[in-house]
Amino acid sequence: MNQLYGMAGHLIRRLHQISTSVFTQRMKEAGIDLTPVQFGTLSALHTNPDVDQATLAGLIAQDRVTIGAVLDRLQNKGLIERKVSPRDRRARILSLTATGRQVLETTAPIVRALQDDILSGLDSQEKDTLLSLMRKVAEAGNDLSRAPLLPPKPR
Amino acid sequence: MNQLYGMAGHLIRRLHQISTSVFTQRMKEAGIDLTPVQFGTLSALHTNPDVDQATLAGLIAQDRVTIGAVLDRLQNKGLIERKVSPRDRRARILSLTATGRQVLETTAPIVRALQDDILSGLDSQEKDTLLSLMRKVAEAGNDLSRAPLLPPKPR
DNA sequence: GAATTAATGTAAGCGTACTTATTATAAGTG
DNA sequence: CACTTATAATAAGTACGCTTACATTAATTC
Repeated sequence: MNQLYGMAGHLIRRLHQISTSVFTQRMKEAGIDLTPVQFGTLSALHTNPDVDQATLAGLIAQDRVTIGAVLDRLQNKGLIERKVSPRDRRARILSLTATGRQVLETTAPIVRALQDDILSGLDSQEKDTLLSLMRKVAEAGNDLSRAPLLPPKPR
Repeated sequence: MNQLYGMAGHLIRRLHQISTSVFTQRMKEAGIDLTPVQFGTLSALHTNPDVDQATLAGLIAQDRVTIGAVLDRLQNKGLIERKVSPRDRRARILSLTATGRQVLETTAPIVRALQDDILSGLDSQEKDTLLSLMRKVAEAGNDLSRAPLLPPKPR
C-alpha cells in the first residue's frame, strides 16, 4: 500500500526541501535576504533586460500570478522597477535597480557554490549523471507542468 | 552570471512542479480530491496506525506545523480522526476513518501508476538510476532539511 | 469601424512549507 | 515537592505555486 519512500514524487519533494533549506541557510549566513525564486527572478532579469511580466514568467517557468507577487516583494525591497510599456499599456517593463544589480552580483557566486552542497552525498560523476537526468525529465515534462519554460522572445 | 537552467536548485524545482502537476491532473481525472501531501499522510497513517502528530510529521519528513494544517483538511473531509492520547494529554492520536481507508485504497494504485509519468522522457534504466541517485541525495541531505525524515518509534 | 477574441496584470482564495511565539502538559532536577 | 526544562499542538505571519475571475488594453474578424 505504501512504498511512499521510493516514489518519484516523494523523493522529488524531499530534494526540493533540502534544496531550499540549503539555500535559505547560506543566504542567512551571508546576511542576504533573498529566496531561491527571488534570486532566479533577478538572474533572469539580468540576462533578459526589459521584459514584461508574462515573458519573464515563461523564462523561468513560473506562473504569471506567482511572479507578480514575487515582483511585488522585489520592488518593495528596491531591487527592481516596473514601468508601463509604451508599446502595450497592459504590460509592465521590468528592470533591475542599481541595488538589485549589486545584490545579484554579491549573491550569484554564493548561489553557484551552494548548488554543490545540495547534492552532497554524491561524487562528482554521480552529480553529473543526476543533473543530466533531471535536465532530461524537466525538458520532457515541460508541457506537463502548469507553467512551462518558454523560449525567449524571438523579436 | 546566470546559468540558472543548469543549477541543481532550479532543476529540482522544475521536477517538483512537474510532479505535483501530474499528480493533480490524474486525481482530477479520477474525480478524487486529494493532494500529494494528503495522500502521503493517509498512506503513512495506514502503515503506522495510532501515531501522534509529531511522530507522523517525522515519518513523512514534514514540518510539525505544516502537518497540523494538512490534518485539519483531512479531518474536515472526514478521512482521519484525532483523539487525545490517554498517556499524554498534549498529544493527538491519529487514525484513518473508514472513508479514509477507502479513499486510500482507491487512490493508491493511481498514485503508483502516475510515478512513471512524472519521469516520462527517461527509459526504465535511466529511471532506476535517477531514483537511486535521488534516494542517495535525500538520505545524505536529510539533516540539511528543515524537517528531516525520522525513523519510526522504537517502542 | 464595431464586435469578438485574446492577452496582461491584478485580486481573492486554497494548499504547502517555513518562522517565531504561546499554551498546555510532561519529565527531570534540586 | 517546587522549579526548571522539554515537548505536543496551535496561532499568527511570510513566501511560493496554483486556481478562478476580472478590468484593461490589444489584436482579429466581420
